[in-house]
Amino acid sequence: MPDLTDVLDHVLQLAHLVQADLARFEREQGLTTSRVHLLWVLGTTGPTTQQVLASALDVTPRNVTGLVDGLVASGHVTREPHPGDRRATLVTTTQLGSRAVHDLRASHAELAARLFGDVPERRLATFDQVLAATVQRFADLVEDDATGPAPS
Amino acid sequence: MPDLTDVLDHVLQLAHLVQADLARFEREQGLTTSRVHLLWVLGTTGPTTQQVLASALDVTPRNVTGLVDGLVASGHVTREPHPGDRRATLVTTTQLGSRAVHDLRASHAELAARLFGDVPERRLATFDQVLAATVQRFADLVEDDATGPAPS
DNA sequence: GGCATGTAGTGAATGTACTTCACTATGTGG
DNA sequence: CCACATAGTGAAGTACATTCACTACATGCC
Repeated sequence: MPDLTDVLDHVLQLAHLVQADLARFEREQGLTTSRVHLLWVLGTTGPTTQQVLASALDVTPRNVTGLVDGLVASGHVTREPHPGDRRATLVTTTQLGSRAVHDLRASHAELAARLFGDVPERRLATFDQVLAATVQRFADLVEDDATGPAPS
Repeated sequence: MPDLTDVLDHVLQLAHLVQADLARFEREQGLTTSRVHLLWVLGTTGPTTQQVLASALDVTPRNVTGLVDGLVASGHVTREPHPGDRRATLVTTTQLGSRAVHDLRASHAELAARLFGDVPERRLATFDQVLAATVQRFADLVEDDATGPAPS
């Protein structure tokens, strides 16, 4: 019977290591965590307004302006006019940006394979089920806290 | 047979949620992630020089100076003279700092209980074993990369 | 003792991420 | 047409983190 706190610590340790691996990728590409995050979202959604990006990244729109500035300077994205709304700009990946996203996906998949490739299938299935259930339970907890944290 | 990338994504999702919970704690205590991290280390090691803290946090000594400045200002730690080395200072938790560490530990344990308390013991054991083995494997990978990344 | 060399900590300058507040330009519903 | 909301940015400020230069102290060696 493993100590519950230890289990949580192991999750955090693993996350820390994965994050370190991501940092390695960032240095190689001359990017930063936040910019990679933005690029990643952009890669899954396609051209997007900065407002939508701000929601997706859970930061202020003002911050997105700065991140996009950096990515424009490094040649990973461009600001295109939004057809039908002259206030908005569509942040769009360049070829360089798309390749970075592609490489990131590949790096991510390779890491997953190196980490979990040798785990027996039944054990891995249990592992993922517990993990997914925990994420779900956590999301519910957050929901409850947001809805009624102190029902006196 | 779960997709390996999805498993890794679930790990990251959970880590993100846990981190969000930590952020809640920080706001309550008027602290920040980096300062909490330093306090946490200090809580497990006892009074420590800034050099040692820099190693433990994996940041530059100069950065530790700034973090300690902030924690001194907020009354969580003090700088005490090092007996036997007048260059060094022993960063020491105040009562306020110790209580913050204690609260953090409690919050951490409570979160672990809320997340994993209902998971059947056998499944949780498998979960933790896979987790621990993965962390171990990852550490070995990093070690290999550091030792000889390109054995031509 | 005296001197070379290394170590502990900090000042100065810089870069990134992030925030709030104020402002402009544009869209939209009465 | 006007009130109001929305998209983006300038200005100013905080926190984290870095490098480089510097001071104070420790230590080994002759």
